[in-house]
Amino acid sequence: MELEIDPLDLDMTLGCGQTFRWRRSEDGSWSGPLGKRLVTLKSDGDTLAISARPSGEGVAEAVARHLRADDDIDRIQRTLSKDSVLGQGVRRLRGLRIVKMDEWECLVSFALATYANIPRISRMIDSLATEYGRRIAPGTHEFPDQARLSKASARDLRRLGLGYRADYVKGICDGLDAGGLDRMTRMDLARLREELKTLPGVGDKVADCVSLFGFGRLEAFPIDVWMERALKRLYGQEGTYRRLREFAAERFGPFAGYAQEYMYMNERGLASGQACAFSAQR
DNA sequence: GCCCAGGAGTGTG
DNA sequence: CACACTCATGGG
Repeated sequence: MELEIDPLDLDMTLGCGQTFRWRRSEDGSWSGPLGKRLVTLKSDGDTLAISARPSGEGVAEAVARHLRADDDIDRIQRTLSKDSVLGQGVRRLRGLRIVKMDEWECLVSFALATYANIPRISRMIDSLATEYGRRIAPGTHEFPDQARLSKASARDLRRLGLGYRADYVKGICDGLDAGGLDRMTRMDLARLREELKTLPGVGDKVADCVSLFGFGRLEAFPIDVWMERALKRLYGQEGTYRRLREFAAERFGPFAGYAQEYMYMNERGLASGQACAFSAQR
């Protein structure tokens, strides 16, 4: 089956550390678990070819939701390109889309992401899925829901190589009551962040990642070590998390999340083309 | 061996 | 508030 999502660059969108379970094949297609299916995506011009195992209803809709097909990228780019630093540099990243993950999977994934690199985060999540998630296709397991993951003790989780993050995952399973995440979907960003931060392993940065990639709050602006570098290099901004977040909110407004992802890609040099598309403010 | 990684928690000034 | 220290572990 096919879907029209334009613009879309799968390499940028699925390979940049927003989400951790998609894998790229030699032919440029991407495969990963989405819901209870193993989905494979391949871009062909302006259309996206989709296959799924097992096949079934609603796959295209799930893909469209995951890739935020309804985001008006041109409008977002026009808005952000008014920024004197981002300017026309954002065009090169036009195909990068913010992903919409399942809230639970996103929460646990980014609690695991503390002080680890992306390949290792992927491995930890795969280990969790293999050990506690339902098998949905050969070699692929669903991300375990809260009930299934709650069966794991902190020691079990440490044996999977999670390190001290094992206590975070255990604490989240124990500390999040049923319906907790559902209630959070109706909160404004400030309250959502505070609510998420009551959970172990969730501080400022993880709360912002979960708000952005899990709850779809495009105004959230996660700041990791790469973003600290970018903000200092491009805008001369440094200081506490709070100070930097307030700077970003003021400067980028409702699409701060996209601005963040553009700057993150740019800082890491993960986009094709020249290393730096943005010009530092002087 | 050394340095770093999509940081958080805790204690101290 | 802001800072300093600790927390495990794999990869370059």
